[in-house]
Order: sequence, then structure tokens, then C-alpha cells
Amino acid sequence: MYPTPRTITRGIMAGRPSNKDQRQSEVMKAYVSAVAKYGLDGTTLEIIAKTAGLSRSLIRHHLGNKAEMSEMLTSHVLGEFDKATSQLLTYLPEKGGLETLIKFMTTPHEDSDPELILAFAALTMKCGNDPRLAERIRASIERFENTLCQLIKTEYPENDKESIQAVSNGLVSIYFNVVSLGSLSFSKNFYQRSRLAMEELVNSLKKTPRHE
Amino acid sequence: MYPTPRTITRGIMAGRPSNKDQRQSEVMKAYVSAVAKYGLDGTTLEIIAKTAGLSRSLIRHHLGNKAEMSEMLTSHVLGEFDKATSQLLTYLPEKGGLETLIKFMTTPHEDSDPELILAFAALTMKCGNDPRLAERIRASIERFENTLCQLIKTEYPENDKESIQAVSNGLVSIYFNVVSLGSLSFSKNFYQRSRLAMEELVNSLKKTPRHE
DNA sequence: GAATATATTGTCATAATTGACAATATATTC
DNA sequence: GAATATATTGTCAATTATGACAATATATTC
Repeated sequence: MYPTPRTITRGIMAGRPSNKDQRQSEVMKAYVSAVAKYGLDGTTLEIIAKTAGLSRSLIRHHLGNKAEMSEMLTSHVLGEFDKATSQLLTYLPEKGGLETLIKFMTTPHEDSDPELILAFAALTMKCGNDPRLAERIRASIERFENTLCQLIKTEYPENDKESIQAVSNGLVSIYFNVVSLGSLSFSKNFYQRSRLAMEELVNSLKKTPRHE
Repeated sequence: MYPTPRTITRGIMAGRPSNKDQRQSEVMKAYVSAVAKYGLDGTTLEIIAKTAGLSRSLIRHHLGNKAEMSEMLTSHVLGEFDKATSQLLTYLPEKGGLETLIKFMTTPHEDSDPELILAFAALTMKCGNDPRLAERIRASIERFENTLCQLIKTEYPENDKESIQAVSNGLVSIYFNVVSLGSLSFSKNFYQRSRLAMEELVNSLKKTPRHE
């Protein structure tokens, strides 16, 4: 039996220090990985635990039951996606602008970025009966598109809003497509075609004559 | 107990006529619907049965166990996708060409076409550990892209292969994106942007001067 | 109507997934 | 070292998904 009830706090801080925050981020990383591989429903607590190298019970202790974990995953994925979107605006101009971004978007990666997008996609396919989730995802995608619009506007200021939005939409679509089909092991030509498509989209905009 | 063994055939055709083929196509339709809604792993035999209006046991009788059903689903989805691709080549030119196709691809549908693409996408996300499946899907997508290349070549014959392939890749990407995000209930502007992006891609090609 | 082949329904055992919580271990304050 | 708060591990019951197959119903040939 339980020796003593342990809910009485005497106002003094004592006891083993909590590592809940660290564990949560560890588990979330594993969760995203697992969802990218096995899908939202295909991901069991057992799989998450194994991926994270922790026991299932421990995960339950730190993160709650599966419903609560799903909610956390949603917030985590959308949050990370938005964070990446914001960083675009901050770091991209000094890194080489659109050209660099296109190169990045059409290069096969093995780091965690694609996993995030795949988890994002998995969430997207799950909001048929969840209008609130749909609204959140829509908002994130629109933020992404709008951020791209700003970047495009910086390099191609002469163009009207509609054209820039169309190009932005095209770039985002091709990027999502590249990531989503990443596990199909396409040849380099596939990525080459995607990159060319992005470039042709951007080239459809009016170029500003450079100062000399 | 079973009254008599029933495996002895006397060479004469008798017995209740089989409706296995019809049942299979009914179940496959329900299966695709369910996968589009609940994902590949989220789709249980129970859900399929309910969607099809049949009992789970009956489905098992006609279609086998879940592994066998999954294999059938794969063949069915890829087959239907390829069939649609072939029909493009046959019917599109007489229906108005690329312009009509772009309009079709960027119009929100509620029929079974998006469900098929969503099931296709669900399959795609499941081939991380299944190189053979990946190969089949890749082949289907490349057939789709190549078919589109032929159609583009017909209307824009002056362009080199690379440009046409890039445009084709872009159109396919945007189309997949539109369908995949279909459940997010985007505003009409979203579809408008996607359509404009497709049009700008096509307009990036050299136009052949028309005969007068 | 008898024999037969298939459709359809129903039932049961097993495995997988999960939720709840008991039990133990560890780090901290005093 | 005592008290305490948390981490970590372990166990068990409930639910669900599934496979197997028995039992019944129906349509066909003769």
C-alpha cells in the first residue's frame, strides 16, 4: 500500500527536481518522428516510448493520456511550423534571399524539418470532423504564404498583390509536395524539376532593374 | 456442427450465384472513402463495414483478412489513378485542353475524385519501409507527370523537354496540394491563387503564334 | 423437392492498445 | 538522517480490433 499521502505541501521547496519540461520536449520530438513514419493513428504509445527510449508508463506520467498528448502534439507541430515561418522573415534576406530558399526547399533533407512537415500533413488529413483544428492549420498555412509574399515583395516590389500571392501559393505547394513525396526516393531529376518549376514561377514576376 | 463437407464438386454448376465482384467493388469504394477520412491505420474493418452498410464478417468472407484487403486497396487506388491518367490523354484535348484541366484541378469537388487522391496520399505516407510500394507509387506519379507533359507539348510544342517537365511537375504539385488541403475549407481566394499559379506556370512557356 | 454452392449472420478466442494506479527509486531541503 | 516531492518502473483490468469458423439463409441445377 501507499505509505503516506503525499499531497500535503508545507510551503517549503523540497523533493526531487522536476525534469518534466525536458522530458516533454524529448517525447514530443519522438512523437513527431513516429507520426511522420507511422501516421497519426498508427502511432501507439508503445512506439513513442520506444522511439524516445523511455517506458510507456513514464510517458503517461509526464504527458498524460493519449488524448492529452494528441492535443500537445498539435500545438507543438503548429507552433514549430509558425516558428520556422517567423525565422524565414528574420534570417532569409541575409542568407541570400529567394534563390537560397528555393534551393533549400528542393533539396532532400534527412533532418527533422521534413518530419515536422509530414506530421503537419498528418494533422491536416485528420480535421475532416474538427473545424477548430482545420481553422488553426489554415491559419498557419496562410501565415506561411503571407510571409513568403513579403519576401517576394522585397525582391520583386513592382508586382501586384495577386501575382505575388499566386507565386507564393505555387512555391508552398511545390514545397509541400517535395516533402510529402520524400519517402518515395525519387531521382535527382524530380527535385531538379521541382526547383525549375519554382524558378519559373518566380521568373514570371516583373524584375526590377538593378542599380549600377 | 456442419452437416456435410461441401468441398466436393461434381462438375455440375449449381448453387447460389456469386456476387463477389460486385461486393468487392462496393467495399473498395467504402474503403477508399474511409481511408480518405480516417487514414490508413485509422480505418478499421468495423468502419469499412459500417460505411459499406455490410457486416464485418461478410466483408471478411468476400475480401479476406485485413492484410489482403490492404493489398487490394493499394491495387485499386493505383489502378484508378492510372485509369484517370489515361483518360486525361483521351478526353482532354476535345474538352478544351489545358485551360479546362486547370479549371478542373482548382475547383473544389465533393465527388469521389478527391477521396481517391487522399487515399493515394495516405498510401504514399506508408511506404517508408516498403520500397516496392514506393516504386509503384512513384511510377504512377511519373506516368501522371509524363501524360501532362504530352498534353503540354501539344499546346506548346516549341519548348524544350526540361521546361515542359518543370511546368508539369508544378501543375501536379499544386493539384495535389489543393486536394490534400481540401478538408481545410479554404476560401475561394485560395483556389483562385492556385489557379493563377498554374496559369503563370503555363504562361512561362513560349507560345506558338496561331495560324490566321 | 434434393443437392449444392454461395451469401449472410453470429459467436468466440486472442492479441493489441490503453488507462489507472501501486510500488520503488532518487534527489532535494532541513 | 528525516521528510518530501518527483521520477521511474511494474502490474492489472477494460476496451478494441481482429481472425477463425460455426450456423443459417438463399438461389441455382437437376
